[in-house]
Amino acid sequence: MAEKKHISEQAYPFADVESRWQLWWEENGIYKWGRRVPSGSGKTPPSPPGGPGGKSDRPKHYVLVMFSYPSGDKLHMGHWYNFGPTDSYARFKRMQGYDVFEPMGFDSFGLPAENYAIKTGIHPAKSTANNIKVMREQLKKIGAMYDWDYEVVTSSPEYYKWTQWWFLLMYKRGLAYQKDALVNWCPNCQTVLANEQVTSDNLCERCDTPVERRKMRQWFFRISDYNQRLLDGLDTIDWPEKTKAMQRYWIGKSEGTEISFRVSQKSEVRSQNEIRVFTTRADTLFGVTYVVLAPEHPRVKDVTTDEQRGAVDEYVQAALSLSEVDRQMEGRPKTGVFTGAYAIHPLTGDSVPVWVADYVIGSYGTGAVMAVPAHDTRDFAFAKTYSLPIREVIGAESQKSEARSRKTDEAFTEYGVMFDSGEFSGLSSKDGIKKVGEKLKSLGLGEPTVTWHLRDWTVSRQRYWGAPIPMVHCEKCWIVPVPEDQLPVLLPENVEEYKPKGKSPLASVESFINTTCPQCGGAAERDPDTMDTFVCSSWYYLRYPDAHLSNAPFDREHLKNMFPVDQYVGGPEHAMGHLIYSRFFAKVAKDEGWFPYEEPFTRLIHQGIILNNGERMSKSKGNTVAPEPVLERVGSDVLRCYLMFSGDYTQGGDWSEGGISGIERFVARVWRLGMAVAGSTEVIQEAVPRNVERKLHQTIEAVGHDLQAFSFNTQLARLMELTNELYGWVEAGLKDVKKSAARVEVIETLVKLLAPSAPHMAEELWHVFGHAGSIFDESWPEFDAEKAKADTVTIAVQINGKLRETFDAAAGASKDELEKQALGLEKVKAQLQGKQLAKVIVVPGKIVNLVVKG
RNA sequence: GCCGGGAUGGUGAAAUGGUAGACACAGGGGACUUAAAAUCCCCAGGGAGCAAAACUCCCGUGCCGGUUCGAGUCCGGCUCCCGGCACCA
Repeated sequence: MAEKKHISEQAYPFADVESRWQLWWEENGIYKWGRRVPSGSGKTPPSPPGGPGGKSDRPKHYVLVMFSYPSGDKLHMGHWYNFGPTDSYARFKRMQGYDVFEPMGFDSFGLPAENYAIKTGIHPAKSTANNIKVMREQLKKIGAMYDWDYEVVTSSPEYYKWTQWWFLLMYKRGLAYQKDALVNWCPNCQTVLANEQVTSDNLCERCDTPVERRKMRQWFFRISDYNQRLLDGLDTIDWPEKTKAMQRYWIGKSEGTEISFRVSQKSEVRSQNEIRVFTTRADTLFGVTYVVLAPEHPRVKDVTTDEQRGAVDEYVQAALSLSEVDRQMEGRPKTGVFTGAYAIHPLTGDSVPVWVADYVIGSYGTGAVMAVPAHDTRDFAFAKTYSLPIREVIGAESQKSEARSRKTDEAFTEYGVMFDSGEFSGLSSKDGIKKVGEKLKSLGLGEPTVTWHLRDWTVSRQRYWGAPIPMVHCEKCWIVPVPEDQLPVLLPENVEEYKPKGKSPLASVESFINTTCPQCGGAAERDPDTMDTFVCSSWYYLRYPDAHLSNAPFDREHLKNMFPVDQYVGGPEHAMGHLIYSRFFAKVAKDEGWFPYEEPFTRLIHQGIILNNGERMSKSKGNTVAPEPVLERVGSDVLRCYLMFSGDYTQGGDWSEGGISGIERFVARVWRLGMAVAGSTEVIQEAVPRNVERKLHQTIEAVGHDLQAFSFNTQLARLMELTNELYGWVEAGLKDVKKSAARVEVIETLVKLLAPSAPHMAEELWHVFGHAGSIFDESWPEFDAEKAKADTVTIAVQINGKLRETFDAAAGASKDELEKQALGLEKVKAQLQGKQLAKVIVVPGKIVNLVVKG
């Protein structure tokens, strides 16, 4: 055997170090939540966990990362990018003195396992359990602080029992109700499809058959009851503006006027003699030339005249059979049919025709609109198609009333000034909206109304692999909730046909479906549907602190102590669904008295997306990048740091291994530095040189600030700078390194600063320096502003804004001193030759700018 | 169409209105080595002048304007790329 290489040439043995510390952390329960006891209490930490809320004197900090679906695909780089840096943040908070709770779990109900089962015949419960096992092992290799005692698996009966409890809670509070809704139906597969199984061309993902729409009785959650609170809450949370904007748009509050149009005598009128429309532009009322009903509007039938009935029926049927995708397809020509009826304009008394057209959405507003072709692009297009009159009533503010251009090629949709509008002519749009509304109100023909875009949430799924809806249908008692003490309603495992054949797979499992009515005891049937997996994920964060509590979904005290989540990290793709549903659930829990907060997630960060050659990684494209090969080559710390170093965390970017060797070098460089100093037998006495001390404290400040801001890349850059500085101090070749108390202290500080980013290596060096406990029980280095201050600064001298020279000055130098010094420079003198100095701007510590004329 | 975000060296990227390109990768040079690898140190936006270097000057953050002593950064108007939403009356 060759002699052992000198430390300056040794490779960093990451594999040995990482497996060793992962084992040590686990054996010593370092990351068991609540194990930490008040410092100085003399008590030994309880093990395993001290329990939720842990009797800790430290403030709690709940770091939550979006759990993922255990697919057979395993974790790819994207997951690592999400989990690794977030764990670094959690470690940073821990070292800052917080009692950090960082749980992990699996969102394990849903389509992928079911599709897999259909393909392979392997039962979803089996494949899911298997995938979870594989993923858990993968997750452990990240070396994160997850406390697996708090793992949550949404497909386990212990969990979905409480998902069902939530359903009952919604029902009890009047927030769960049934109504008919349209589902996607593939006539070839004879199956119900989820939206994501329908292609953008409205074809079945599997067999390319055009997808139809079918009516089915479905359960809904009345999220619309919470629209105002969901909107208001956005102003109180630290979330990306983009995400808040998306939610605001999605909630879609729209203030306008509901206006009543009486249907005229010309039509055969039965009961209610009016059509109500919603508009945000009451100022355009005098421009109405027709009224449009959505095909699903309830008044279509009784308003239609006999002559038009055939055409209208045909049109309505055709429109309703179209899928939502088709009907809302971009650039689709506007179509419609005249009903034969006429509506009376509420202010002018004119008759205008009533049409049916599918460009009006039945579920928005009143399902009917007053058409103003002159001032609405859609109405304009429709009027052009069917040669309906176009009546202008709004002019641009800049235009004089006599000289309005009568443009006929497009609608004028902006606010302006009203004209040809009776008593309202001359008013601005803004005033007009108000005045017209008031007038209508006084006539009993209209009133101010608020409409919302947010619709109630369909939670029924005609699917097997989900939480059964805990409801029973009894002929006598109708719909009866399963009593809470009979939960969970177990998902039967003896199912062979997972595919829904026009109804839920569970409908044909007799042992499941047939039951007795909890109310009358007679024969009854269970609801055959399962819940949307978004229901499962809407409350998992509430479950974590009480992951294994068996007599309740969670503990009130724990919710109070552990919430809100201080930091939530996950992909931007959940901006709409999951993140709005979760907020809704939290508000319901609050109203029920369980949860004392209005918002569940105080701060949210979206990690960017890691692309592969510019494309999103996905199973279907087969372009996911597996972390394992990289992991084996460079180790977990290097991979984690590399992901952090590659750019802005919220920006993401293309995966490439291009710069990974830079991180390998850096981590090894710190390791060698530590090893060399720790292992040196030549001990000297010295003070920390001023340049090192300054750099050290500048780094402490920058790293702390950057970690807090999730600026992982710059944080690492600062640590590299510090390391480079230290190499200059201790003897760059590391051949003849001496040891000193000063060196040990500085390097230990560097190691602490690097610990969140390279936890294994840091723990290794910490112990090499002779410490017995975990570095993650150490506190974050303290920043000393005095020590960080520069003694001298480089001042830039600009002439007319252009850099001409630099000079060094004392850090505290005054404006006058700097000006004097700058003007004394040879080069500056030369530049000023024969010119007139007009003005001098001095920014202490930065620049001197000489403004020169001539 | 609407709402976000972005565009900076060969590459990934930094930069509270104050020296653009920190920190890295790839590249070049040097030290160590019989040699290579590894390690360590140094150079490095583009261009012009000079035999060469020091040095000096010019140009430079997608495009066009503006504000300012000073703009990658602020304002107005565009172009392209990425993400999301879309007949919301």
